[in-house]
Amino acid sequence: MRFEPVATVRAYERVVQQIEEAVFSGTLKAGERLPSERELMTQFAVSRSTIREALRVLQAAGLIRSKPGDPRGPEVLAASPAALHKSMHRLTRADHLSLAELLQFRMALDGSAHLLAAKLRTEEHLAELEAALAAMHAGTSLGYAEFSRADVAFHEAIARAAGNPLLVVCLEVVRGVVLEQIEERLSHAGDQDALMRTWLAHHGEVLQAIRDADGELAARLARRALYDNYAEYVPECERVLLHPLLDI
Amino acid sequence: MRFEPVATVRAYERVVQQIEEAVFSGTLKAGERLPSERELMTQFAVSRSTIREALRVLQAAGLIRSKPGDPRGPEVLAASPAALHKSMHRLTRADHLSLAELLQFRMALDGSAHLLAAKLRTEEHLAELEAALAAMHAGTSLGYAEFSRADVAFHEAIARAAGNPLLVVCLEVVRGVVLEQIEERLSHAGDQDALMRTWLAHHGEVLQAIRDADGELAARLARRALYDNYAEYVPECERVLLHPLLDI
DNA sequence: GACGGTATGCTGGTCGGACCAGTAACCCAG
DNA sequence: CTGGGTTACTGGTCCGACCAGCATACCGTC
Repeated sequence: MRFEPVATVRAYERVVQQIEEAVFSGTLKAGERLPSERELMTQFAVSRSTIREALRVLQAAGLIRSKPGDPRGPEVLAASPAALHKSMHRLTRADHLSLAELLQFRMALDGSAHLLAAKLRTEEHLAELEAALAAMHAGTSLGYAEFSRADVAFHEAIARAAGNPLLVVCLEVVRGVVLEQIEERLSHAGDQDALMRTWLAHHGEVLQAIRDADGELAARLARRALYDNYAEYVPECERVLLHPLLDI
Repeated sequence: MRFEPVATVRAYERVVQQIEEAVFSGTLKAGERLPSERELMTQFAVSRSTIREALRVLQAAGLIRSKPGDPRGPEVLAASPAALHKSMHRLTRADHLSLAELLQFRMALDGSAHLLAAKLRTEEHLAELEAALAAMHAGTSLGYAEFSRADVAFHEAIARAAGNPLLVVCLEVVRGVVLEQIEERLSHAGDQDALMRTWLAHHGEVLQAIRDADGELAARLARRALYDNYAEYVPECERVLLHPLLDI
């Protein structure tokens, strides 16, 4: 005979569980309101501090949002990958990952994203991609900041065409972290004009491959572009980690 | 001239930010202790309620853990994918992540992991993989639970051979979430014996490919195995999402 | 001197009450 | 019908209190 370990469940945790369950089961839909803290306090028969700690947890998880002074109470939010984004971001920051590992991960994911985008894209996606590319063209004359914004839009359009929200979130996060690591070195890069032209040419090739539904080519182009542009910031001895992703 | 939107930052949020920053920057390492709530309250010059709400948020994010009565104060935790797992789990429950998308993501990641493992593996990794496979062999006669444990060990060994911690974490998380979604249907599956034999054969092939440093083959085998074993749980109309990852 | 139990001072968890700035809805004057 | 002020209640923050639980230092026993 075996005994179960006794788990002391905090009061606020039980409040979290109940509200969470109500949200997931659909009893509480997005946009609806929770009772006020003082009302919840009587319903759960706990103090306001306990209620507030529970609400903080739910808020951190992205399930609710509360605005001071609003007589309608805390709002139930629609499910969004924001919380996923945040925990992913925390993990990448806390893990002290090397740039090589981040790039390796990004090359793997970006390759898959481009492959899927090429195979699954619709006409709407193609139109969106073309619009993003045109915006990048226009952005070249408006300075690097504007160009960079358009570049992000292009990447997001690819991720959307791939159609996988997990892929989108992970790519977005790791992209941000990579940029964080090299941005100071990047701003020192001399010829921003040449940089913009390089990216523009690459995105043009990628778009053509996606239009042709040539997933393998799009994936290879994407991985190669990441390597060509970022490998210089990776210590030489670690670059070998990236090579297996280039040969395929 | 443009004005910035004024963001009212709550007191507890600033506490969270400061502690978070200390953890990420390495000032606070895993295993170390935070000052007690009453001490933090004087350091941050806020009330204990505010401190507690901040600690709740950090705890929900998996950065700290506090045990009642411990005079050493709240403990700083090592980075763990638990929070990532939870937010992904929540998203799947809220129906924003279908099994097809999870599998698609897992096929992409697992393929890359196998590719990297085949290209970067050392002799130690090979030995570890062989040991894991032997454990699976032994596990077949000890029931499905034991076999499953050995199976996980094999997957982890592959991820370790690939050498990318982000890949490891993401695979681990998405693997868990996939199993959650199908476990009730899985336990009803009749012939567990045949299932175990199938996996055993597949892992043998994969190991051979990795030994031969044939990354493309290992990746293809991994993606194919995932599809063969899990696609039946995906609604037919969504299976097309997985096909582009099989053709490469 | 080595050991086991106890006392102590702290911890986190919970409670209740209080005040403030802010919001949304309502109502009334125009 | 509109606009502006009133009002009731919201969430954010603070304070003080009590409890059970943990580590440690202390102390008496052997």
